[in-house]
Amino acid sequence: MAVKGAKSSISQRRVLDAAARIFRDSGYAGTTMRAVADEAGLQAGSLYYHYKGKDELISAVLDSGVSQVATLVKDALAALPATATGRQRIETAIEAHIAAIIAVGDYTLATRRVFGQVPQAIRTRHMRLRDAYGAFWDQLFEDVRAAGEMRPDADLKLCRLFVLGALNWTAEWYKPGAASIHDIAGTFGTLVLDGLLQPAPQPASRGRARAPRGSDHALLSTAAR
Amino acid sequence: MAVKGAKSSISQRRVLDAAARIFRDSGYAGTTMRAVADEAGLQAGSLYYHYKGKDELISAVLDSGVSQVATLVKDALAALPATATGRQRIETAIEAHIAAIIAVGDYTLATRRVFGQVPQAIRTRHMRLRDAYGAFWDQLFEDVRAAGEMRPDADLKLCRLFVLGALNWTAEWYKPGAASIHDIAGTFGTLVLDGLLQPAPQPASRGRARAPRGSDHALLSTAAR
DNA sequence: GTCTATATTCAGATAGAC
DNA sequence: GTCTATCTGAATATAGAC
Repeated sequence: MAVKGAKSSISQRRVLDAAARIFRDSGYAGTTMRAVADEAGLQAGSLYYHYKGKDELISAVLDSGVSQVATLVKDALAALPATATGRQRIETAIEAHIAAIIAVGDYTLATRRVFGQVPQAIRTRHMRLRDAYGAFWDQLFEDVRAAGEMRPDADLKLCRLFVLGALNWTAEWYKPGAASIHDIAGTFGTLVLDGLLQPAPQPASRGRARAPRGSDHALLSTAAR
Repeated sequence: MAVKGAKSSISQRRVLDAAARIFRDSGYAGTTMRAVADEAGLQAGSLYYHYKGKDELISAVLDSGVSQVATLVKDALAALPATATGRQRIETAIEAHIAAIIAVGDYTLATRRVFGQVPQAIRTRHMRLRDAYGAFWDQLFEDVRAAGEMRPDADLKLCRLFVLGALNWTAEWYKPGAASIHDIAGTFGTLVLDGLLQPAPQPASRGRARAPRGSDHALLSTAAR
């Protein structure tokens, strides 16, 4: 498994961080033990004291990435007051997820890029972790719908895939200098919750237009916290 | 460049299709000329008659993928009547994009997975194509906003990144047996255009609620937080 | 724990026969 | 156009010194 418990634990972590960066840049096959060792300030042979080989290394990177993100997002939601609205819960989850994947960007980008290339056995085992995190979002959406805040006709499974796909993509283009995580989350939250179009009545295009109505929507502030 | 014009052109294409599949499954470094040759029904050495080497091969896969998608989406939009609403145009673009990336799935998945790993020079050159396609979507969004159909406050650049990120992700999980492309596009279109939440007034979560445009009601809940 | 070897395997690319 | 054969470099992983 990913965690070995014993061993030095600090060298262990240094090697894992280095591996995440190299896997991110070079992919699975492109990552050499030499490059990881260099990045960690070691010689190639020394890695084998900490990890049995390349496969155990990538496995640890994969699992560590999701676990960290899942923990950060769940903690953020748990910190909300019990009275939080569905809107607030989803907004919080969106911002926490973006913040998390950027905080552990080396791991999430590495995962994204190598996932299709790692050996089946590793991928299958890792998928359990990912699916559990997806189920967490499914539950969040279903709770909000059960509370009556959500359009009742949406296919929530598809919506979750859509939202997480978009959120994960942020790690690819986010640059510290540009839009802040808070602003990005605000824009995405409004898009996901309220949509792009004017809520004012529009001519319906074909069947699926919802009944328009002149309601007002909350405008997510883009002001700094 | 990717296109050589001369040569056999049919073998050329067979090799390119094979390369897309292998790059998709094995990543950049993990793809061997031998594997591509196998997939194409050739011997390794024979590939070098069609492409100068691995780099020219990945370059061709990259460019061919975006080009095909861009063409399909632009054609779909061009086929709309001039009277089409912004909603219809965005819905059409969404469905066409999803259909396109699935139709050329080997290429788009390969691109997604190897992009971070190809040599800088190739990546930089290829980015011009991708950026041009992104600009096409930016223009679409801006046109719809200029027509007054869109919420005026959205950051359209961010929204475009969000939407394309989510759409591209569909190629990763789409399975022919499950939801149809049309249904997926319908769900995504509604999510992007109308949002997940009930259009009825909801308590604002943070920031201030937007001033109501219409004058037909005054139920403006105070910004709770 | 980390080092310096080194064995073994396999990659990209070329040369020249057919 | 496609083949076989081969050069050359580099990767994983191991062994054993420190």
